[in-house]
Amino acid sequence: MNNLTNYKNIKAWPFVEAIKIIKKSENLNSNRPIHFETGYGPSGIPHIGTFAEVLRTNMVRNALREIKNLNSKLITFSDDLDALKKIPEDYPYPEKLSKYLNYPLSSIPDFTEKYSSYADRNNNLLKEFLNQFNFDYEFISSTNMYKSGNFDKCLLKILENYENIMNIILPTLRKERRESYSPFLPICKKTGKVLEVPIKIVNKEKGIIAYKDDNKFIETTVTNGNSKLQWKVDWAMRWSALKVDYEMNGKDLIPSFELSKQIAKFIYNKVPINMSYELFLDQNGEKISKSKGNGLSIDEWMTYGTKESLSLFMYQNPRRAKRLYFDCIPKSMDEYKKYFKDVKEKKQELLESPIWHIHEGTMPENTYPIEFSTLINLVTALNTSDIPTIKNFCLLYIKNSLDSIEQRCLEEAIKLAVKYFQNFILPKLKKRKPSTKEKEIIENIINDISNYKEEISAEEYQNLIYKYGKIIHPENLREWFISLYQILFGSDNGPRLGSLFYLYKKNKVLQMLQEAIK
RNA sequence: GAGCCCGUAGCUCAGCGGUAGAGCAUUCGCCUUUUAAGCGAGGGGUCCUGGGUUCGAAUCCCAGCGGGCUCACCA
Repeated sequence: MNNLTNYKNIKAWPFVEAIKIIKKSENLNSNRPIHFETGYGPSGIPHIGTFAEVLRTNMVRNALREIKNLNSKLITFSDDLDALKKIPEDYPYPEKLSKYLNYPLSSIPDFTEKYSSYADRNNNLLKEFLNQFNFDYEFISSTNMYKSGNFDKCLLKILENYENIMNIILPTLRKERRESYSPFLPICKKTGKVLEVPIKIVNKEKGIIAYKDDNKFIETTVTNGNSKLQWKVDWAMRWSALKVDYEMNGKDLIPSFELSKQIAKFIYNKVPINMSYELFLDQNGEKISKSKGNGLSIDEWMTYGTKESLSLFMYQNPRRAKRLYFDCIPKSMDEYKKYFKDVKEKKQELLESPIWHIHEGTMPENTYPIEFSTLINLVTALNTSDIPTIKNFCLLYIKNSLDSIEQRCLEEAIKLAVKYFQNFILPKLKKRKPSTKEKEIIENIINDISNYKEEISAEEYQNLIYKYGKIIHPENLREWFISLYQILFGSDNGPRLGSLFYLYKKNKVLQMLQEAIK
């Protein structure tokens, strides 16, 4: 208990959430681990929002472990018995998929032929993303739970409370929908489709429901995977069946959560502690969605940024609607480095830094030695994707020697910066043609360099450039440098040319200059 | 209709009881080479408005005004 008061002053939200759990669990007086749940609908490639939810839930788990060494378990629950409602645009075979509308995701084949089913493919993509971050989680498939009978006890409890549940749900629906609504969706024995049909007969003793098909009543059990629940009821049932203590959700699910809460009272009264987070917006402030293709995917972030930078972004202000687009990446990369530095130089306690949450409470030994935005500027200035050249230029700049971790991080950061440069900066750069006077001067430089038999030093290159600069712009050398940068790189500034030429070596320099005057 | 979030420098945002901040933009100064991958200095604010709590409010509470999103099919 003493420990708890120590952490109460920490404002970081994972600690606040963890304290909520501790307060509630003290009344529970049970020895089982605390159960965290995150939900996932495998109807397409995993959304960055799903990923954010797991990441953030894990941050609460870590905080909980720190405050009071409580065991916990993270359940990643996949709704893979849900029916396919829309054809996702990111799937390579949409026309093949379109024949499987209303089939459970787990009974649709995977046409990429890599996985046992369409759901299995999406589930595995999610797991891959999660594994990249070394999460400790237990993956649970809805299909498995229903079919193995693990949900049966709770399903019968739902059936017992059929009318109570209808009374909660019906007022929230429109008139047309009220006619057809049922908490149970039978799975058709003939076709295997998930049916949205009105339930005509409810037999609580036998655990059976019946619907009408061609004027005949079709009976089916609610157990053994013969039917599944509508999702709000499903959610409530799952809380009880899996003993969920904590679950996050996006703000779009707040009304659903409230409804599920009421339903849960009829089963075992198990309602998780809940935190709702704001949705991500795109650059223009609109909600990101897969169908629009706006915002960022996990893969896209990982193309230009480290996982630490992604974690940091997800950590910051989950209750605020944030814009998620490419510019966020360099910003987050630099912020990460700054937080790292503050802890390393003891300007900030690790426990009070986002670094604690990103790295599960431990301080990594080191990180990239140069700000990412600086690196992007450098790559832009050098106008190259050649990693050794960039790295060598970095080493000219850094005075202290780098340890092996810094070396590795630097190389990783350079690769990311190169990608960023290639995709966002390079297309906007426009090299200009030299004037006749400039062309003449550059030809002279080429001549001079060609006349050297051996490689020359950075200083000699620089002298050469100055020598001709004084001829073409005697009163303002700056103009000369700007012109050179514009002609060679398409920007107004750049690296010290002497050093760059030295790194490029004679042949490559000549090639670059000849290219420029073509 | 209900719920959630946001109003802080020109722009994007951080700060969330104790002197108003960052990045970009802007203005000025600095390249015959020892870091232009720029560097240095400055300007710029009714912290949306009005009340309240407090010794003290951008920060907490209440009311209002703007802007945005979400839900009310499905998940």
